Amino acid sequence: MDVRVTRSPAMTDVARLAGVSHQTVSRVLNDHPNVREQTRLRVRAAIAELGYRPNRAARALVTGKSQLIGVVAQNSTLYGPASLLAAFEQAAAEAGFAVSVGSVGRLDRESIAGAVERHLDQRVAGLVVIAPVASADDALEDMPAGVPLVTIDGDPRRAHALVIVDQAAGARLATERLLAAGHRTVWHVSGPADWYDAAGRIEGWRAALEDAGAEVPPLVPGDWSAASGYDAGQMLARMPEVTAVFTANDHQALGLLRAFSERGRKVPEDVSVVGFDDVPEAAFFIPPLTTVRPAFGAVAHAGLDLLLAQITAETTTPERVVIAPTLVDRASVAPPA
Amino acid sequence: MDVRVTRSPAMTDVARLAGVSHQTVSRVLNDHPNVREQTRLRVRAAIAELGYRPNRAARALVTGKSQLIGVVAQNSTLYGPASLLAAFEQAAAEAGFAVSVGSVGRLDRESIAGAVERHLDQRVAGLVVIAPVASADDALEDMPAGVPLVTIDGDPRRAHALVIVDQAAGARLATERLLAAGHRTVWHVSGPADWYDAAGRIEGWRAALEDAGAEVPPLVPGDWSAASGYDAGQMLARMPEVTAVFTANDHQALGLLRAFSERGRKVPEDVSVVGFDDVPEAAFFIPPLTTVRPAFGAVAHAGLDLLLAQITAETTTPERVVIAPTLVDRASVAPPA
DNA sequence: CGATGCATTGTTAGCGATAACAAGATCGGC
DNA sequence: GCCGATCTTGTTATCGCTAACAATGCATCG
Repeated sequence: MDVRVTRSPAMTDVARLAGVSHQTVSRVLNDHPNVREQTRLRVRAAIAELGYRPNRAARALVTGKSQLIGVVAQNSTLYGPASLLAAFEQAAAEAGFAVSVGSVGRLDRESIAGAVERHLDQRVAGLVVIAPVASADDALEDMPAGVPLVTIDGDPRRAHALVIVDQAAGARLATERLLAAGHRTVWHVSGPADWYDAAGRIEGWRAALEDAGAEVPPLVPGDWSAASGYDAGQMLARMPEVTAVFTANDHQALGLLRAFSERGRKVPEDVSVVGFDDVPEAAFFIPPLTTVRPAFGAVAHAGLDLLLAQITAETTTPERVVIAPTLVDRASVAPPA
Repeated sequence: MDVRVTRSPAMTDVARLAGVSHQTVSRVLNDHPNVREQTRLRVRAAIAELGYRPNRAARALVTGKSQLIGVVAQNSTLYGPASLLAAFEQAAAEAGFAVSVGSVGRLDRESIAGAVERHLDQRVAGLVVIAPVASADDALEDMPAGVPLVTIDGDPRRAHALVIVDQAAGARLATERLLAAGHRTVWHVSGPADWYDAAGRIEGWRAALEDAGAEVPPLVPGDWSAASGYDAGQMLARMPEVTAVFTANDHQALGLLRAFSERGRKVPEDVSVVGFDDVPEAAFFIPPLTTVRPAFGAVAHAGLDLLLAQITAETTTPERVVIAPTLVDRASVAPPA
């Protein structure tokens, strides 16, 4: 029975061809030191000849760990999370890890817990949770210990390893830029109240104002959408005293710009605007938007480094990395009339 | 030695507690018909009591298949691919599959092949490749047979199962909308020439023009970026005869709008613009953008359905699904002056 | 020159599940 | 009441790999 089913070759096939035991093949694959150079080459040749590729499932079964990193994120096309995810995948691939994405519809405790459990089933080597709201963080309370975990944009007060963008510093940058241009005060259209990102930006904005001895105007609440920026703009455009606005993200700024445009308030002549995120299109808003750029790539890399440190070194030292944003000057800021 | 290491319970633990063999537990888990109701309940209770969750790696090892679907996509924050990915994850999760993302930096043959191989290592149950350019498609030529595969946005002429958005129909919609408003002809700022999406939109635009007996103006080439739209706008704004422009995506339209605004060409009074994609912000451009909406959710669902059909039914009938886009009317189109 | 130790390789035993087969229990038909 | 068919359950082998230990060879040292 010469069945010519091209079953993909296993380790024993390689071993037979190379004239060694399967264990030696395993050693070559895992870069064990004690293998004679000549043997190593012979095994490598056999691997190449057969086109052998190790079976991850078998390895995962015996080691209890996979080369898989789970990422839990909200299923959204928000620019921030999407960029983060893309950057993270890239970084993980470079480190030889595959990324399994468990997107959740909402960031409530139950959804997050479910996504986490699904990943645990797969014996992921580590877990990254993008947890920008308190409810997401809560879900991680009763995580089984021993699973490497990094949260991104999580609660700074928790003990996990985490990576955060210094939202307050970014907001301060934006606010101070407007103050420096000569504005008496700066209004703020915020993100959803339960997001840490939004809270941090509010905090930085308020602190910058207070430090400068400027009046703190009432907060204009919004969500992250352009629509909420538009609504805010409809209101702010009616108040002649408003000469400077800092929005919690660029899309809100876009909505705001449109509302101002409709009501004849010229940007930056009548009112200056600063956004947050530096989406690729921000340079093409009317006018080009001055904004704050959080380094998503840096966040992703830092997150991966922290995770890999936990995975390899077994240290669960809850380290944290804070990424400082930078200000990108464009044309939406000018001195008040 | 009562080591209280909370090793996660295995099937034998459940079996012992329920007083049955591990095989019976396996049967309960896999919904085999021949298990007495009473036994089934006892096993279920034991599973619940121990918080048992099956080991995917072990199952994958013995069956040769995992509950993992691999998605190969370009690592990008382009709105289209990102939306597609998000929608797909959602759909897969509902069907009980995890999604492993293999993002590639570039869509060349080598990158794609590498990502595909990495997924094959993991014994994915199926593979979805978002292959909007020819080089990506080429890489799939020498795929090992027997792996369920669906391409999205791939070459319509290939024999794979695939899901495509009818780009030509969308472009036709846009072009005809402009023609119907009374414009003599419509200019087109295209996407990168090697993308099928871009090619399809060009084709639809040209066909609509020819069908209407309108002159076909020279094509203005671009990539997907807002910058390329801006550059195109700088040029088009200088030509008084240009009264209607169809851009290959919304971000290009944004750049175009800014260029027109800078040069004092009013939209839609002087020139009408239609985009493609319906990004969430399109309603807040100045003016709100009339655009074409491809149903990303529908694409993702169709792709998953096709894949699941192949996975379960073993049929490798190369089916194909074509999703028709719709036109979203806003305020960037008006009759010519 | 035999003992000692390290480098190298092989042997054996699982990891936790499913598949294939075997065996006991139950049931209907004559 | 006996026989074969069917339902239910258990036993054993196996997937492809790594861990632990055993065995071999060779150099070093007193």
